[in-house]
Amino acid sequence: MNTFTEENYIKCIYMLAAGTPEGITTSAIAGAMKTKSATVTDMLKKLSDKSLVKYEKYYGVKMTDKGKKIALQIIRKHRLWEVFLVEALNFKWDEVHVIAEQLEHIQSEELIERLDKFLEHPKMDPHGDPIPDNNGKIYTAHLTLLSQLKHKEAGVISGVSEHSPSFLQYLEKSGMSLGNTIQVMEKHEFDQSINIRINRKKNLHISNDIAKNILIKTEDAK
Amino acid sequence: MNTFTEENYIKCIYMLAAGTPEGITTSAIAGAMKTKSATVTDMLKKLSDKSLVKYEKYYGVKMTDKGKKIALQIIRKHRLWEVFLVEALNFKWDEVHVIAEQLEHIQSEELIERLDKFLEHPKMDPHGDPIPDNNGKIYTAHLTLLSQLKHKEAGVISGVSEHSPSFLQYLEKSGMSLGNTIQVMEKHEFDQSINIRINRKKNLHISNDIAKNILIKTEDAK
DNA sequence: TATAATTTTTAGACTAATCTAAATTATTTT
DNA sequence: AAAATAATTTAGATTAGTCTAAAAATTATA
Repeated sequence: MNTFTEENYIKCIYMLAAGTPEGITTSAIAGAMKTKSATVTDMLKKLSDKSLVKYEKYYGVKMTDKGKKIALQIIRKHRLWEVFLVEALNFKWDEVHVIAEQLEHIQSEELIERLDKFLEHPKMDPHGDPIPDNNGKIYTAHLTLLSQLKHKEAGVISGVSEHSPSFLQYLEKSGMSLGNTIQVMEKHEFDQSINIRINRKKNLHISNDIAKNILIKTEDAK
Repeated sequence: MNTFTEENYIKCIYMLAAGTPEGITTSAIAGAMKTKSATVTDMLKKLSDKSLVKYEKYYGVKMTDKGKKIALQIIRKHRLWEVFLVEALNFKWDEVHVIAEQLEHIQSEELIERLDKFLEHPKMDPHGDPIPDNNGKIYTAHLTLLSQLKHKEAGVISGVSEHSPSFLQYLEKSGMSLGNTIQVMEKHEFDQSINIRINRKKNLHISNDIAKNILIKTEDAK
C-alpha cells in the first residue's frame, strides 16, 4: 500500500505528465507540490524503488504503467467524490476540490464501486472532467450546446454563452448551475423545447432559447 | 488542528473513559490502540500540552472538556458516515466500521452538516449507538419491540427474539436487516399490523407476529 | 513492612517526510 | 569551448510516531 503522501506525488506527476512524452522535472513537481526539490528527489527514489516511476538522475521521471494505473484509480476516486458532493450534498462545483482531495485517499475498493453505483455510474465530474472507469479507461469530453443533445443523452453544465442578468437569474431560479449533470428526458419538435433532469433528481421543462445558451460537456465513446 | 493519530487517541481515551470517573491507565490505552505503553506515554504528554487531557504521571489520564468536545465530534462523524454507508450504499451494519474509521478524519464542518441533512438528521448509527448532535449532546438509547413503536416513531433494528429459518428468511426477503432504520408510517388497529419505512426508502406492510419479534433501539429525549 | 511483581516512564534508536546548505551535474552564454 | 548560471542531488538536521530495553515508581504479597 502507498502512503497518503506517495499517492499525492503519484497523482501530481501523472497530471503533469498528461500530454507531454517528456520526462517531468524535479522542480516542476516541487512547484506543483509546494515543496522543495530536495524533498522531491527523495520521493522519486522511493517511487522508483516501488516501480511506480522510471527515474533517471538529473533527467526527470516518467510514469510506469503500474504508476499510471494507481494515478487513475486516485483520480477516479477524486472525481466520483466530487460528483457525490455536488449531486447528493448540493455543494457548488467550485467548493468540492479541497474535500475531494481528502476523500480520494480513503482505502476501500468496495466503497468506490458502491459509490459509483449510487451515483449511477457518472462519466464526468462537476468540472466536466472525465471519470476513469475501474480499469483506468477514460472517455474524452466534448463541448456542445444543451439544445443539440439527443434524447437520453447526458452531460455536465460547463458554461453559458449568454451573460445577461435575467438569463443567469433564470438558471439560478430553476436550480441549474455549473457542475450539474443534465440528462435530456424528452424533446418537443413543435417548439424545440426540452424536458431535462438535473442531477438525476429534479425534472424541468425549458425552451430552446434557454437550451441553446447552455454549454454542456458530453463524453465521446473512444 | 490535530493529526489523524492524535484524533485516534482522543477517541480511544474517550471511549475507555465512558462510564468510569477513574483515570484511564497507560496500558489500557496501549491495549486498545494496539501499541506499546512507551508510545502512549509520549502521546499523553502531547495531548496534555494541548490541554485535551489531564495527565498525571503514573496515575493515568482524564479528558478535559475541550478533549471531550473533540472526541464527540469525531464520534459524530464516524456514526454519520456509518449511516451513510448502510442507508445510501447498502453496506451491512457489520461491514462499515473499518471504512468509517477512515472517513471520520475528513476535515470539513460543512461536509458533516450537509451529510447530516442528507441523511435526514439520524439519531442513531446502524449499531444502535446514538449520534451526538453538533454541540456534542447525546440522546440515550432504549430497546423495545417494533410492535410497541408508536406512530411516526423511528429506531434501528438491533436484534430479533425469534431465530427460526422461516422468520429470518422472511426478514431477508423483505429487505430488513440489522442496522436498518425503521420508521412506523401507519398502525392498523384491526389486526395490529403496521406500515413501516426501511432506511427512509422502501415501504413495507408487516403483521404483528413479525413486528413483535424485532428488537428496535429508539432514543429517549434526555 | 520489606520484598517481589507489575506498571509506567525514560532513554536511545528507527522510518517517513520534510527542510537548508553544500556539492555536483547540466545548460546557457559569450 | 570555457565560464557562468541554473537545476539537481547529497548530506545533515528536524518532527511525528513508533519501537526496545533499562530505570523508576506503584501495587501486591508474604
